[in-house]
Amino acid sequence: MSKEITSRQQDYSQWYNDLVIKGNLADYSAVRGCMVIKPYGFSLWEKMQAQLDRMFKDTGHENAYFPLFVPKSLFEAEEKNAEGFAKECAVVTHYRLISDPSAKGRLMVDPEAKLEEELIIRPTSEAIIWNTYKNWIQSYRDLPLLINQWANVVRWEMRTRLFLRTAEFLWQEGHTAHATGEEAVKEAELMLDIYAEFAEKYMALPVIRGVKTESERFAGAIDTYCIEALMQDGKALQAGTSHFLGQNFARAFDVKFSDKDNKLDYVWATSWGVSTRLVGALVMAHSDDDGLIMPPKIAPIQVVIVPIYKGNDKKDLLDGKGQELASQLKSRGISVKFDQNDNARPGWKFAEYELKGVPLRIAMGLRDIESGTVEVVRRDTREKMVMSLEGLTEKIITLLDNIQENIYQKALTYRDSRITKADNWAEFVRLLDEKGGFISAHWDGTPETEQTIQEKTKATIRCIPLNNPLEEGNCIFSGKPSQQRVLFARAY
RNA sequence: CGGGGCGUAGCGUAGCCCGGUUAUCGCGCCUGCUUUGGGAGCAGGAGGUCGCCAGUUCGAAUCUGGCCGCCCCGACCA
Repeated sequence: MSKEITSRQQDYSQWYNDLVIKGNLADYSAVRGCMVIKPYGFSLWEKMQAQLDRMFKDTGHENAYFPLFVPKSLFEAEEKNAEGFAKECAVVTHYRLISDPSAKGRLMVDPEAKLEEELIIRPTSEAIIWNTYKNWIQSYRDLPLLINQWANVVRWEMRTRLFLRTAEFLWQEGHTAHATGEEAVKEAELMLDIYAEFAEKYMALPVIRGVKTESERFAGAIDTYCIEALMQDGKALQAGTSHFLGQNFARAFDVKFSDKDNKLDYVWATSWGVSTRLVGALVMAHSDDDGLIMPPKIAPIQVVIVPIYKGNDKKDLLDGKGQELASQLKSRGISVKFDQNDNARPGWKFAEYELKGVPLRIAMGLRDIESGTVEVVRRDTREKMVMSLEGLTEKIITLLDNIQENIYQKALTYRDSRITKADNWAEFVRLLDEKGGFISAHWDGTPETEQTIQEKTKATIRCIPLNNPLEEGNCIFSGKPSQQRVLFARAY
């Protein structure tokens, strides 16, 4: 093993870093807290983007692009939103550099080139977008306005982790305007459903849909909906959010419309987003101590073909056969890599594609050519199968579906085994420490209790699940009456 | 910003306590030959501001002071 991966048991954080770095997803960069997304990692993101974008368009949304910079006066217009993000904003104050007279070859900020108004680098785009929507919306006929943008944002985090939390990250943010509150709530719920469907069907990542408590709510929102996933170390990870913003931003930016009776009212808003954090979620949810495990529907390479030959004369024969198989699979929409690299031995390639999480590997050697077979190996179960070339494409398609399903079921079984009810404080604390995962417990509904629990245990309320069954009980901490259980967990 | 660890070739490292020729080893890289069914072998070769700056010294990777950067854990957060 030339690329040693730290085991999960030994050091979970280091295991994660090893997979991201050695699996060629990303690199550290010269900028603190910012990463370089490498081609293999970026193609993962592109796969996610492509599917999500399709789903957004299928539900009537259009893409647009708004500026990276937000004038401070606009940024501060919606007070709660501004307050919430203020402490993590990067700010542009000058627009020019000049040669430093006291240090040859160095540059300095030109003190003469101070901006009259500072520009905030967007931590999110509500401000600039709602300032624009004001000009786009006059009548109910302009509604609903359903816009999405793919963009980068910057949040100056104290501590960063590859993909999970970086100072700059890529995401999509949807921003919609509606004539009624009910319609806006429906939109927020619809987008949450789309996120959940995407996570489960494509990323093979089971998620819980829920509503955030007041303290975890998006700054400026009335309600924040979320999908919560569980990682292999028992910590929860918020994988996507969707917000019902009420009329808060419409009021702040004076966005009114005339209804059919010519009465003026503020429009109703939503916003929703998922980010490159999903790449981190994918890595942490499925992978093992030998490397990444990619669900076929998101995998940049679904099938790799490795030729095995002795001597250059046989290489041509195998190249031909390999190309033939590759184009067969490609014609059915499977993404295939035929690895003809002559510098690496087959054993090296096997290990490398396992590290990279390619779902299926096909090895093809002289013995196979004689018998009309190939060796097929699944990454998820490591099962080795000798298969006839006849009808192979169909079998590969079925196998990819099986792998997708198996990865999902495995994650689901794990997740479900770690949703545990707790009915007293001692048990609650013990479960958090010994088992992890989601703890389903009663809560008295007050932010004070929520905060005290967090201070004592580092667990937060991840969400109140949608369609949560009502149940009489007593708060796990205060003992006060409660009507429903909520989900607690330690989280990323 | 606190606590811990680290910085020597693209990567991983030895040397540092106790200063002394040309800075160690492995992987990778280049050339050639042999190889190829689980991270190939042999031979030859290239590659270094020892994180940066100052100091001590005849002499510093090694000692002293300052600074910078990264990783892990915590506080903040998607």
